[in-house]
Amino acid sequence: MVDVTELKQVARAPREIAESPSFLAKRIGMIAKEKTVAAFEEAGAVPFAYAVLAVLAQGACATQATIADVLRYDRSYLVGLLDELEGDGLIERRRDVNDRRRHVVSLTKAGQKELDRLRGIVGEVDAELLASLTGAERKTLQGLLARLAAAHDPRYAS
Amino acid sequence: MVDVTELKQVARAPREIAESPSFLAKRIGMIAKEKTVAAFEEAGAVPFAYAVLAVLAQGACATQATIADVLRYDRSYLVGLLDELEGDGLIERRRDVNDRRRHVVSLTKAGQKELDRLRGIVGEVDAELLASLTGAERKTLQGLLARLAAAHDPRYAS
DNA sequence: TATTGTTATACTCTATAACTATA
DNA sequence: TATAGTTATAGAGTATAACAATA
Repeated sequence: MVDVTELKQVARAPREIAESPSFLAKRIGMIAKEKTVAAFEEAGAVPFAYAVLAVLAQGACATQATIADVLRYDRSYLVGLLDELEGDGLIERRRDVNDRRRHVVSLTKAGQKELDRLRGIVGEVDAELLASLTGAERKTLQGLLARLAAAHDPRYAS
Repeated sequence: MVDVTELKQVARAPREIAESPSFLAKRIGMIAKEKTVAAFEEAGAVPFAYAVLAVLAQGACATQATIADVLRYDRSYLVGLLDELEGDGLIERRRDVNDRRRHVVSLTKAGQKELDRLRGIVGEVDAELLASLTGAERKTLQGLLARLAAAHDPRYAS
């Protein structure tokens, strides 16, 4: 038995904000980020690990500068992330024999295996995020988001 | 005359990231945020000002706690924001006569005028964000985003 | 002189804890 | 004792500046 008058009313966002595409995009993006961080943490991983491993999996050989450019991280910021991944045995850093300033970064076998595992987590997050949509609606949304990303960020050009 | 071989090739995001709805949502959300911040800065304003003023415009009278709940800010974080808005003469804080612990926050005339101005900026950002879509596509996207927001955040329930 | 990776530092945004005045 | 607002502090994430090795 609950006294309804004591149920705290949920505060509502202003309609003009709840209807603005840019505010909605920011909110959905934050929800996606929160879900991603939570899912990776539960799996004993960190989101940036997936991103770095995915970059290494698609490109032949990568220097730290190219990885940083793809992920839009500062090169100095990437150093610590790679240190962590290297410490876990997921990546390797070797000097480029043609240009000894460069490090050639590559996936280890353990890194490839970890990437496969993390892909499963990303799939679960995607499914959970879009759970309230039909299959057709999910395709539509994905297509529209991909077009917007391509329009505003050359890294997402198709 | 440009030597094409010197044009730096744009680094491409891994396909599995560029196709993931959650990663796309995060990216679009960040783009929306960057555009919003830039547009407000150019107009001599800050994004949180619009959000706070919009909350005050829709609700009758608001205490600081309710404003913080709607915007999901910590109450202590909100204090400094309101200080700034009050310093600019956009809002007023008065003691609640029925409960002297509370501040009743309300829009001033200048605040209402500023809100009208900022609404124009939000409209421009929305238009710019969706510029590459048709009118029908914009409506579709807005509807899908609104449904996702409602599904994951009670403040956006319809 | 310019570039790659590195280290150290600073800044922004937000979360936490402790305090006051009221209830 | 509990709550509203406030102050001060701490943390995560990222950006900036300076540096050594190499080109």
